[in-house]
Amino acid sequence: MGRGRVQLKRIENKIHRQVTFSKRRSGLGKKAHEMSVLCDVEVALIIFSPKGSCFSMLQIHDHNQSMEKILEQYESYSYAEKKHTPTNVESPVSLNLEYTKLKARLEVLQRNQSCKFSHYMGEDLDSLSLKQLQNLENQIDVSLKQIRSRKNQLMHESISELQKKGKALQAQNNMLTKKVKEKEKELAQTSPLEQQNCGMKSSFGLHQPLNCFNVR
Amino acid sequence: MGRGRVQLKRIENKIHRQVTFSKRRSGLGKKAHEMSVLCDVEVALIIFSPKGSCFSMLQIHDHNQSMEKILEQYESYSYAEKKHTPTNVESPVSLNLEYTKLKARLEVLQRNQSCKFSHYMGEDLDSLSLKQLQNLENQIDVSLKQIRSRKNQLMHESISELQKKGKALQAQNNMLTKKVKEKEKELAQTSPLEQQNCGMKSSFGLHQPLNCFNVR
DNA sequence: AACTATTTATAAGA
DNA sequence: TTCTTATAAATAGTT
Repeated sequence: MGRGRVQLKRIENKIHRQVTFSKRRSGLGKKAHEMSVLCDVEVALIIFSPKGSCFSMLQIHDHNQSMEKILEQYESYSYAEKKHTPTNVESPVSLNLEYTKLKARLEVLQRNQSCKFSHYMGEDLDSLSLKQLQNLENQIDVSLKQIRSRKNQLMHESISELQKKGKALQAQNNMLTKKVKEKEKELAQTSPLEQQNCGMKSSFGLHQPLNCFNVR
Repeated sequence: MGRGRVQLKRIENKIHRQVTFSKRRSGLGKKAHEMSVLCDVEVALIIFSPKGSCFSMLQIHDHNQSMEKILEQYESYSYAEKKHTPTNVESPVSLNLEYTKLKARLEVLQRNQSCKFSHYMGEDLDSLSLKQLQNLENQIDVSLKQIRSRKNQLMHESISELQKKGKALQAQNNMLTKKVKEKEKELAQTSPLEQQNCGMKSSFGLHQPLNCFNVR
């Protein structure tokens, strides 16, 4: 649909690809929305770039089923995918977390329902229509996912940071142990008159720390 | 697109609605697939009927990213934590051994879950009563919570374990440093004839490690 | 962002 | 359901 016929293959030109993405994304969203209205079904459309750098999610719904249910179902399906791919599908889906971009993207998507949570929290929910409630629920659900994702990321970062530090400390420990042994040797090589004294001190000092290395 | 102009409202005639659904569903799927190929993105399309009795899922992906990787990303996104707010998390992140273990564990948990799900999914949801569906939903919800909780627990354990180890190593480092200094002192106190020699060696050996403590 | 020549999707009918 | 076809809609290439 356009001036030229389209080849079903990756558009190599990046700019061109992004333009097409933008256009088709909106088109797809529109169609999904139309279908949800016309056919009274729920449609969730999730789009993300290969690297996960960009994330886009569109949720359309027009009846009383909760969006949360859709997402839950989606999640369980995704897990089911892991074992056996369903008939019409070649491969599973990926979701990604680059928090900042994700957030920005969502911000844009949700700008229609630009009311803030905090606003709703204080307000009485009685005044909201079913559709408004649905949107609110959806919005909160997305935010919750973002929060979880962010937390997850931070915890993973914590763990590797700690592991890195632990390794560094261990390396230092080894170095220091060598150093102590060296000193001990040096002392042993000093005048025989003082050798005994030195040896006692050093062995007393050395053996205890060595045992401690088993803490790992 | 068709002979008549379409009104964006629910099609009341059931037959008509189903026909339209069928047509549009395939159209939407085609477009989603096209976009995934042309723009090198991943697209997931999920469609549910109002009651959730009938579902349709389409997943398209067309890059070289490995399935495992994609699922990992998906998991890390959707199965992130539950309780903590993100702002409270202080620590940075990443992982290694601990994380691998953790992940393996989660894998097991998720596999079980996956089996459960696919079992249910394979079933004909149409045949379930409202009450049965409610039970199923609750069951899945509980499972999900358990998974999240378990994952959370494992990560927290990892972090505190690593912190403990780090502290122990640091303590040892301090002790060893003291030990080195002590040795140095001892050497300084040996016979004047050998003092010079010892002193040179010791200072050469000591200063480098001390600087290493700044690794933190 | 807009425009428009074309292609594509699809509503209605068979 | 599937096909056919007139037409509406989407969009590729261009400005």
